[in-house]
Amino acid sequence: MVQAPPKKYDPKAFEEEVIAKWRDEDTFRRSVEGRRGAEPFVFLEGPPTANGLPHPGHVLTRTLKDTVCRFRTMRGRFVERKAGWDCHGLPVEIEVQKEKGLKDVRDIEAYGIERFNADCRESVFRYKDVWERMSERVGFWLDFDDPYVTMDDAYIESVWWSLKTLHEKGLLFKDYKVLPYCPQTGTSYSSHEVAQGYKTVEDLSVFVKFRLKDDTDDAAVLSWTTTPWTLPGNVALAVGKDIEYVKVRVTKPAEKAHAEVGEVLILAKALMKNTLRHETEILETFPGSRLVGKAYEPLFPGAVDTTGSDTAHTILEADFVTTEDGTGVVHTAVMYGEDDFRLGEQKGLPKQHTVDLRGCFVASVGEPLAGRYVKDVDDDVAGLLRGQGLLYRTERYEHQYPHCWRTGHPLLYYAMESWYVKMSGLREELLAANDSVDWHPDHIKEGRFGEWLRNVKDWAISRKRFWGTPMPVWLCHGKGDAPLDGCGKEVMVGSREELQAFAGNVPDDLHRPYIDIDVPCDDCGGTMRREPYVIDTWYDSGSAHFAQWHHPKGTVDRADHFPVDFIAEGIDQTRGWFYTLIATGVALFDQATYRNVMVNGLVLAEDGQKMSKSKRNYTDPGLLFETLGADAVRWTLLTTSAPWADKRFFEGAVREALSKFLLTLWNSYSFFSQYASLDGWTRADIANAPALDARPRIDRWLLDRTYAACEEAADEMDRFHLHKATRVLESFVVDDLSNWYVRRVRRRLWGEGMTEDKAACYATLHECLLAVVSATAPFAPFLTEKLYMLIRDGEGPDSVHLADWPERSYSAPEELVDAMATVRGLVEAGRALRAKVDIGVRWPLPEAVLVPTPDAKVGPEALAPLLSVFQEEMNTKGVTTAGDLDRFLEYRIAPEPGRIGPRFKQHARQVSAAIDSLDPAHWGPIIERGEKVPVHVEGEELVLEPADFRLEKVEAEGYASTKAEGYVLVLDTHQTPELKAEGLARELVRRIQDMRKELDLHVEDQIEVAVAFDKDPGVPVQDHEATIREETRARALHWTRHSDDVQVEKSWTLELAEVTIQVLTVVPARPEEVAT
RNA sequence: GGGCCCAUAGCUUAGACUGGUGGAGCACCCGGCUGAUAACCGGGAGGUCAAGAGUUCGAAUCUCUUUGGGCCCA
Repeated sequence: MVQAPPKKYDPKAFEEEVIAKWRDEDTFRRSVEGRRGAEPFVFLEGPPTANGLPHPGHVLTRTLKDTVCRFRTMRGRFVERKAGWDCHGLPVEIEVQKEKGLKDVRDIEAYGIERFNADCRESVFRYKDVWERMSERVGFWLDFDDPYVTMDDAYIESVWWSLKTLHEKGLLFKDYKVLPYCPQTGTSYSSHEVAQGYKTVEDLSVFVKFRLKDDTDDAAVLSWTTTPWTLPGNVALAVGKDIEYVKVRVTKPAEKAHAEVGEVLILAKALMKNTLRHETEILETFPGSRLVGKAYEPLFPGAVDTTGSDTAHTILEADFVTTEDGTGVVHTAVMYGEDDFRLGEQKGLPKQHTVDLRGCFVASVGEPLAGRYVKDVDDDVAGLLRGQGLLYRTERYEHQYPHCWRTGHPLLYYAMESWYVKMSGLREELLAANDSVDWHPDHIKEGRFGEWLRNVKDWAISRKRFWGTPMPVWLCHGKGDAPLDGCGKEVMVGSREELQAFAGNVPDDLHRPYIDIDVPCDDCGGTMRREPYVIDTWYDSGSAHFAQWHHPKGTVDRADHFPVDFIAEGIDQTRGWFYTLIATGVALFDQATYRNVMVNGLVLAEDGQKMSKSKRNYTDPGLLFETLGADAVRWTLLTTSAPWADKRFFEGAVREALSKFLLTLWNSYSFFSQYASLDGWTRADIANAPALDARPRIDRWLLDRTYAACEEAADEMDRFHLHKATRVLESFVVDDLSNWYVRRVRRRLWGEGMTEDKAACYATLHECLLAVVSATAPFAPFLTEKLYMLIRDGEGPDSVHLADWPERSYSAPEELVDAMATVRGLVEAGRALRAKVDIGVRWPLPEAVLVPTPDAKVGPEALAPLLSVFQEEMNTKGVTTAGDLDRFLEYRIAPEPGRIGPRFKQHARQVSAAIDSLDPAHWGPIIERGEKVPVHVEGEELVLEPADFRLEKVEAEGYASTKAEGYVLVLDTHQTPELKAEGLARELVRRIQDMRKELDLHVEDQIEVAVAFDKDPGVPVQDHEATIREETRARALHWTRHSDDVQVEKSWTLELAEVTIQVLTVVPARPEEVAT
């Protein structure tokens, strides 16, 4: 037998019950394994770091991933869901540094790498339990028993394999690169760390004179920089070859800048106004190409050793020079700027640091700067140059500058040695790969992501840090300290075996410091040392698609899981994980790593701002799980807006999702089970029900609508339009199932004993509920599981998540579906019409008439079989369709003053009066036909034209009409005493029912009732006594007021009289239940 | 500073690609219906469709500019 659900919807209770059931019955594993052998749908989990707590945004990501995976599983795909943990990286190190009070790299080294990494390892899984519990609570099915863990040896080995493969392909190389670097922490930062630290600051910018050698005018070139500390490192000046430059002579002294009258300066013509503070005369105008090759005097002679460079301290041509700011001459310090460095590479400038790793000038810079921290000396540099007559002027300059997100100190762009993956050489391949990806939303493909790929740069993957996958490269250092001292031998290790063969030893832990093994060099007898880097943790997670399977050594074939069908993460991953996955996929396997990527929006607080703990502007989803349930939270997140749109999330929205959709579904089932169990109906009885196409029209309609909704939802899901899928299901459940079908069929189920009709209804409802519960399962997995357990009645799989997506068993004829839609539209219009004429639906009317217009999509013949439905909803004694409207209309004739006045002048009043006295019923059709009308005024006959009249057709007295669905709907509103009596009887029934409900009586309990009017209502209401008694299960109905034995008494003012109703004796049908 | 996205009723949103009198839900007011419902139905009130300009017979929709917000990058 189908079972009734608990009376009260208690999400916390049943969701926890469902979680326990899944755990006990191993449902998740079975749902995956049940599809083994079927076409895989490969999902890849983006690994979180468990050293921080999950935030509300993770609830969204987890919901989206889970919903898609459950859906695909129900559609027959094999969907493995391996959990993953991202373990390495700076955030972990920083966390430990904070705890242990370690300020910088030197502190860590003093503390001991071994201890430090042990602390990191310990910290990584600090909140693993919280993550697992949160995932379980939100219903995210993920295999936490067998996760991939980026710090495991197997994972590291796979990453090593990939690095070696890149190396063999010539894609891995070592070079200098200018990186944002924090001298306090001794760390260079990845771009997203830098992005966190931008601040608007005011720096001292300087305009500097570079004196040309061998110039006839003794001219100096003006250059501009916002970082005076880079000036000692200056090795060249850059100009644009097509930019116009001028040579000017100072003609008057000025106070705001330093130059003598007669002094000659060179700068871009376009920037004279911005730069010069003196009055000058232009001596010469020429293109930048004329300056190229000229040598100038170094500002800090000896700071940089220029031996072996022809180009040092000369003017060079560069394409990045603009005339937007500065002087059009760019000061070039090779080691402290990206453009500078590239130019240095191209033109053979010396690559030497003038600043050490602590951020202090090196000795060669000379006194008084040597040894000082570069950010402290802006004014000193300016002063020094001024003393030598090399400073034109200074300026306070406000700009955005990156700062260390930890210490708040300004970062230095600083050239460091680093290992790179040559992504710039794979640009075309990356773009081709991106072409094969379906982005949701699609604008990211060509927009943000495409843009990124078109400008792809080499990927610096080495970090001079401690807790990370060690770089598996050993270089010969010979007898010295640096690779330069060695013989050039380089060994790249791609597995434990290779390490064993090379080093004769594999440490138990592949991390630092154990991996930092020195190995004798076979070639020169020197020492081979491991490159002291760990790799970018983004490379770790970007390797998940193969490293999670321990490729190439693992037992699972990577190729079976490639490319990945589906990933979903926040938009902040565009240049993070989304990129690194594609980068490794293309570099290693020459293919995009994933086919579909769903980019989810941010979860915002109710005020539209970011959720912020300090602002306390949001309710923790965890609390809502307890009160409103995880399903309600999920449904809210899924249905509010597209997955990729930002979502305002607040309790009210969750409450609405619950009451509107989840409770409606729950109550629809509750209704069904209540009657089905009363009748002892079981699922086996479906066999006894009429065949599908022999069932009542409304049943067939519902079945069709059910499957149409499921199909539409599946289509939307296939397109990753999760929000549209949920809206389809919601409107089906609320509008079609609950508010139309269930409401309509109630009466069919009230009678005693089993009938054909009931059998059809139960079978229909059962099938429909089973289908809609199944289709809702991916979105609201708990409620649907609970309902499924009740509805399955011992048949089918033991979990809705082991079931298949519902498949259509029946299609109704199109005419039926259209006709039902038309009837519903007409009913709505009819109800509005009744409201307009102020006659409640309980009061029956004699007739409703439907007059089709040419707009009617569904003709009267097709509508005919459903007119009984319409009649019941309208509460009329009959429904007819008529060919024309004339029956319900009458003519109204009035004079047309605009014609009568001018034409009859002083007689107009009399003429008008004569017109008013015409019988509209007689003359109306005549005027309409365009015939003339004779009237008598003061004994004279006048002949009036149709234009002299205002002719209107209005609803006849007692009729009301409206238009809908291509019909004119007319209600005959003539209420006879008999009809009024019936209406009054219904009013009484409704009131008595209300009182029964208040008394919390069981449906089958019997009562006695007394009804007393304050005056005679004047209609034969007592004729309906039998009906009233039957409807209200009253074994007796008294028409007088009682004074004894009154359970409850209430009075109402009704249309015809005031009434007092008393419920007297109550006879419980099931005595034991009344006590509650 | 650059790129991408967004702005519609008090709130959440549909409509925009393909121009033709802006729809819904929540909340509010009035009325109705109801022995499954925390519901539902009808009506009302509530809109400079962020602002300005342009294209067009006609713009929430297409174009440009501005303002505000978000994200990413520098």
